Amino acid sequence: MCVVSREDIFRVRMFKDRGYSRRLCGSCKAYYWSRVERPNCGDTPCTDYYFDEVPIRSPPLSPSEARERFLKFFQDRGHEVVDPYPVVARWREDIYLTIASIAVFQPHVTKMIVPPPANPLVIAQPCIRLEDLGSVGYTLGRHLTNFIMGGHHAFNYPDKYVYFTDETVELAVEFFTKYIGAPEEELSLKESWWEGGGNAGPCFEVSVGGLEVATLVFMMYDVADGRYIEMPLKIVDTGYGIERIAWLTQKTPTAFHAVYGDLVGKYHKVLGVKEPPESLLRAVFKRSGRLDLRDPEQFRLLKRSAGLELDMPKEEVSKYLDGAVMVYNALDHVKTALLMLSDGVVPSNSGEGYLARLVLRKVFRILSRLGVSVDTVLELFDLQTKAWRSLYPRLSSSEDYVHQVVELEYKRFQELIGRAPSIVKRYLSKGGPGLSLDEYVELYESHGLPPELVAEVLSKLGYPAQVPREFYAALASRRVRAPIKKAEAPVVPREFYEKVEGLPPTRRLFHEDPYMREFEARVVAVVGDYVVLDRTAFYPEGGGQKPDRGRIVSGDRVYEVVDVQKVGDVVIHKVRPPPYEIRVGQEVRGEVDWDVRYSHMRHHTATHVLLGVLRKIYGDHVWQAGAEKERVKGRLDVTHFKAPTAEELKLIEREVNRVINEARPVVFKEVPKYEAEKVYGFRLYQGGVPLEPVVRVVEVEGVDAEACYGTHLRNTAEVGGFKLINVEKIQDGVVRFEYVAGPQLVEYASKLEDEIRSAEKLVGGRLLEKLPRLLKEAEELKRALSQYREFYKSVLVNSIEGSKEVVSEGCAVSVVLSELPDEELVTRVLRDYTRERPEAIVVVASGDERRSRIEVSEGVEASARVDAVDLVDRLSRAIGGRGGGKREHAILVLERSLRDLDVSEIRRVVLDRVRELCSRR
RNA sequence: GGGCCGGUAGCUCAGCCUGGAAGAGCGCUCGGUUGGCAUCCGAGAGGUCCCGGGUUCAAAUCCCGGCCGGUCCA
Repeated sequence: MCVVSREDIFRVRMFKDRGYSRRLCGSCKAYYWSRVERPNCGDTPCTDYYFDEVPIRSPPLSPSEARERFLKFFQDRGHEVVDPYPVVARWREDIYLTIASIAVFQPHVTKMIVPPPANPLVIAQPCIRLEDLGSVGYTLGRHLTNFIMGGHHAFNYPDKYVYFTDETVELAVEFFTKYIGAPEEELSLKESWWEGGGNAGPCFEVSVGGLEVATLVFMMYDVADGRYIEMPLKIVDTGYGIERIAWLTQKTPTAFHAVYGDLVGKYHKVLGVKEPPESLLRAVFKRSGRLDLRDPEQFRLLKRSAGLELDMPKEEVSKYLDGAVMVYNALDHVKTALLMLSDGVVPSNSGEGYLARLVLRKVFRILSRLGVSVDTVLELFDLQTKAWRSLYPRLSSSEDYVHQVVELEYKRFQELIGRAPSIVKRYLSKGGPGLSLDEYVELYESHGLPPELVAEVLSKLGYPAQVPREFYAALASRRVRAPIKKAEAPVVPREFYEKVEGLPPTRRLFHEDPYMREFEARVVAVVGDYVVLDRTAFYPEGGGQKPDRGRIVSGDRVYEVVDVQKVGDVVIHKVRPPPYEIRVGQEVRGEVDWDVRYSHMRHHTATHVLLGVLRKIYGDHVWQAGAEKERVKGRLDVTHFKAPTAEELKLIEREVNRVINEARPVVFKEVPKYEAEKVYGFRLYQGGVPLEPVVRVVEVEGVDAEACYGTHLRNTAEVGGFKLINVEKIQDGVVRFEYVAGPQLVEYASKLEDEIRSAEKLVGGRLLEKLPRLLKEAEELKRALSQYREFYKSVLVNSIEGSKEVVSEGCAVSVVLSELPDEELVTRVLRDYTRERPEAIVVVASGDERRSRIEVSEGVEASARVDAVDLVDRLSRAIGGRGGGKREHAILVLERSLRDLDVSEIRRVVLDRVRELCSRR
């Protein structure tokens, strides 16, 4: 595991200068550095919290003051302040949420594709981590799902050194001792190892008075297949807990008091929960640092020991603390949900949308236990919006969206709760008394019913109910890690890929002039069916835009271009016939199929306009979730929480066409990545984040701006018109729009016309006139049919009556032949007949030229003596056929014409058997 | 992206395990009863058992594929 001499890394110059020594913690056996001898490493769980007793010179700081101080300290020491990124990590494929400040720079900076925005830099990054969702509250604030990570980062390139371990530790110590004013004797730096996001390195965990306040990571390795490969880039990756710093300076009994201030009191009031006395919180505070929630008993023990200390009855302690934990949860979760929603996450059943729903459901569960209304839920969100608006300005613009979504999600949650009794009942009737452990687990995993709720439902239904102790263990044991990535089928064969990769980048004429239809180029390589040119106007598939078609002409030879793809920066053209005659170095002419390309451009520009319009109408939570631009139509999937109404669709069409009529210019420009982000924000990255130092921004003036590498029109007027042809919700939280533009509108309309005309040909007249008449006619026919059926029923019943032969008391046999091949009718008549006549045994043969069917039906009494299946068996032996059934009803099918059946033989076989069974006693 | 659960009358669901006659309650229509409280009694209408394929003499039921909804997880 250990790849370098760790001690060398950790032995920074300051330790010697200022008299720090390396010591071994007697409790956790880790090495730590401090100026004075200590009983342990100074970090929980080896010690209790005691930072409330440590003298801190700094005045009490709110989180936002702590954030300012942190940024200023590092700014004053040569760090440039960088704006935080969103909490939703849209630029990353491997994580949904921003879990640390370094996540902002992965992978583009850490993989040395893009230089950092500044070096060194400092950032106060809001982060969300949901791993501890279940622990929040109990530890009085050691676990939070949202926090601000203050990070100062230095990126040391092989040819440019900034600073590393020595300076990092000096900065941290100076910050905490001089700036925050903690006594240096109370500082402890524990040696540790950090790993995450594919990188690893040694680190120091810095604590004051038992509270870990910062982690200083020296990122040095890439982790691949469990091996550590030294990175050319050495990164200082620090994480200062801004909330922890606020807590340290305020010394409140819980971090929630330090972070949320007077919101704590307000939440207690709104939720009708009594605040615990400070003495109780202080008693818990001491012990909470050691609390390990993996053992569910620990919180109970903690409550008991706190109660003993204060001489408070344990019921009272429980009441206070259980209530407070709920309030703390609500504070934390509401803020986390708020941050996610205001970043535009749409709750759904997968992806980051699920994480938002997870948080919302967790807080709803608590709130519904406290019996609050939707209005109260919204009030809780509003209180936090007000409190955090200055720190997160986007909270203001997302207020409407948050309201709509929270209300909708709360409604859905209540529907789920409402379904609970009927679902639980279904499981109860499945057999076995009560519910098994597996059934509890299934109720949770398949139906979202937490065990506590199930138990509640059970006891309301009068069943003994207790959540199985092993429930959470059983749940955890089912969690299997699934691979996150799926292997995509390569469009280009691998062997071509390798051959093409090393070639120089292809000059992209389609970017320089999207209207270029013909060009001259030189052949750079021929690989299999693929031709590589030094320059091309053929657009390779990408960004949802389909590849171009056209021709490559070499002398008098013409090759059809059937596919265009890109391999890195190289564009390859698949041609037919195979390019056996084409030689490297040869000059060729390219001709782009303009009809196809121009349609792609119209649909592509229309897509940008549509997205801009949708964001304007619905809000910034509308994000592109997928798109495709073909010749015949365009398709755009976006995130939104409900299917659009008919009126909304009309409005959308009108707005898009308005933008088209305004003939807005469409411009593209190359902008350095960080500058583009500053100017346009993250909405740029609708189609994903390009790993480039410079991004190509396509802007439809006043409507939309996106990083995009497709080909676009000069002007929205060229789109020529826009019509939605299909809109549907394709999954929870995603709506699909399909549309046509330009001449495709005519194609679409004439296709519709053709369909209508064919339909009119079929019905023989105008649809709107003819259809009502046809429907009425069908209705009349149906009525006539049922009258005929009614009539034939009585005919059949008469003939059954007529052929009746009483064998004994409670046994009367009828055997008849029905000429009408209406099996359903026969069955119904038989059923009605035998239901009223318990003694009846009725045999009806029906069918057509190819197949016949003998149906046997019996009344209750008759079936007690004669088994219909037995009769059918005997018949089958006598006349063939196969079949079976139940005691009171059976069927025999013969692959013979009804005409060939000998009714008298059937009658003989049946009567023989019935006589045998019925006259026996 | 994956696992699990579900899709049957307008609604809520039973039937599916173990293949053999499509059901209940509510709602609706009609008739009677009733001052009202989910009044009571009787009659009736209402079905692509999600779709497609397979197995079988026979599929709501078993098997395969798909669609839709729910839910948990990544």
